[in-house]
Amino acid sequence: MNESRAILKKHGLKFTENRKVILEQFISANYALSYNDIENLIEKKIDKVTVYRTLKSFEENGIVHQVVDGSNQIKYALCNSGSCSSNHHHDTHIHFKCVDCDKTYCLDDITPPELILPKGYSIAKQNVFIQGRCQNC
Amino acid sequence: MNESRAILKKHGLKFTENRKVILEQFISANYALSYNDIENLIEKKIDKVTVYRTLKSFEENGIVHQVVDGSNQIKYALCNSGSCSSNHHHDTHIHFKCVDCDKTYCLDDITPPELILPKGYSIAKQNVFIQGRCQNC
DNA sequence: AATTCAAATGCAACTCTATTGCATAAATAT
DNA sequence: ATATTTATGCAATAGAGTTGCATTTGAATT
Repeated sequence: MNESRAILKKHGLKFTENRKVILEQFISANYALSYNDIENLIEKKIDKVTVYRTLKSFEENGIVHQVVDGSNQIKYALCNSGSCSSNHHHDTHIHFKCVDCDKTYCLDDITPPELILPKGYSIAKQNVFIQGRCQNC
Repeated sequence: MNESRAILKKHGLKFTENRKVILEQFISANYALSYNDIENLIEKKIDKVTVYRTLKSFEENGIVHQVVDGSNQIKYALCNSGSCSSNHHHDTHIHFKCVDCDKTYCLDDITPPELILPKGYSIAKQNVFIQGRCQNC
């Protein structure tokens, strides 16, 4: 077992206590986490810089992807296993931010329909950002 | 004439030199502007605080709406005439960010298709955020 | 045109998020 | 057990945006 150890190994990152603690938050949360979310969720005190660097290295190694939800903090969500690798993120997501609880969910099960853009525009990535009310609210 | 004066009047804001200068940037640009964009575009030196407060009051009065494009700055784009009013923005937009020139366009002409979400989720606003290459790049 | 008064502006100081440099500590390979 | 690379923590800093407050300005009224 030890899911976090397996994920870190798979993505070529050293297993450390800090990374374990932070990664476990992503595994147990089903919504996107910011630095502040993580700081509030964990018991152990990890230095701010370490948390930020850990998040960045998780992103660079395809463990998490950035979630843009209009808050003034960077949020990250776990990547679907297989869909992301180092420096190449599968980048078509539907992100849903609940106007009540403020949590942002990455809805990986549904795919946005293709859009027809005005002449001259070409699409590389498409993200849908929805605001509404979630299951729990 | 004097489009900016008319817009300000229509939305119940006093006409001032600063607001005129800032609003004219939005009228002539066809892409979303951040505080920094505005500072670089204008000749006149306007205090930082004033620019930020102006942007906020433009937003509150339905002149511009926020554009979330993953940059670490808040950007705003002109609202379509008629579609937004004080404290109520027409909030379904397609925002297109060019990976070359980094400009973000609000594509008002096209409407995103309705999405079917998992059970329990209800939609209030839907924004589609696309990255690709724009007409000019 | 002068007066009035609320609203807008500018300055200084500050908050909050995130980053950089550097010395120390810890994880894997030998 | 040792070496080497990588991760961590502390201090300082950068950048975006905000708050408080005194002053100025716009426009409504006389």
